[in-house]
Amino acid sequence: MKLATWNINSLTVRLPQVLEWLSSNPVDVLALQELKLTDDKFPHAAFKAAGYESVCFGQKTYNGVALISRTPAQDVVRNIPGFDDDLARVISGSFTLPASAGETTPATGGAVQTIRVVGAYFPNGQEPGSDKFEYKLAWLKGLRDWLRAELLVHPNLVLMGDYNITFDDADVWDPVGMKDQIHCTDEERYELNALVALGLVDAHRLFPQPAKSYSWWDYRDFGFRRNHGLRIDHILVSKALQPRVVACSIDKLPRKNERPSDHAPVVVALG
DNA sequence: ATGACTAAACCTTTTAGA
Repeated sequence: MKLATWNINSLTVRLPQVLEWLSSNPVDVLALQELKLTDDKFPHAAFKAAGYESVCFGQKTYNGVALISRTPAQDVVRNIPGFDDDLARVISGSFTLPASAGETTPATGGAVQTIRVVGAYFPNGQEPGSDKFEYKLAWLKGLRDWLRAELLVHPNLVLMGDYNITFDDADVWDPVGMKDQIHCTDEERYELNALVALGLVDAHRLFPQPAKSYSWWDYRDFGFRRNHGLRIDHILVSKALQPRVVACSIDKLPRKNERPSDHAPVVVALG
């Protein structure tokens, strides 16, 4: 089973690239961020024609998230219950999890397991000290409080999306120049680690990865060509799922397209 | 360099992204 996340920076512009990517990368669930369109404009039919179900939570101009999947999402929830938010940033759904190889023990009794997928577009935060930064920290706290309870209900949980936070200097092309800047502040990293402390693990770092692995590159100044990037798109899996994670990678190929998103997809494989 | 590039909307200029 494969899951992926991709901030596509306008689905209106990037739909052909998403469909092309899916045809080469037939994942089971793809979480999209920054749709930048309203629900009435969401191209359900185009995904259906490609063999995918879709649920969306759109918004005009900004934000907007969706889950694209082989089987229909169940028990879909939009945004963070308990955290009042005007912006469309989170969409969650449950999917059937195939039994792993050799898993025929009475423990599962052959029963179908489900996996809870939370797709999220974390706030950017703009600048430390700004109102948007305070909103980011409040949002992160709201997410954490909600996820703590969610993990009790859904032990098989994946939180993936555009986090807009780096874990540490290894995720930053210029850690000196970006010290204490947005995506790199102690406050943001505290919240990211607090999410991990709920019982999640960064799938990327479970495996050897190329040096200077990033998921976003600035459009300006030949950012991609010079690998001036940040790793801010993450897939965190719950402890219960961790033994099943067999691979995690960033697919830089779509960033080489003619009109690319500034983000690359991140893919995780579960055995 | 309060810059660069991209997308959307209040569209020849501003807002936001990261």
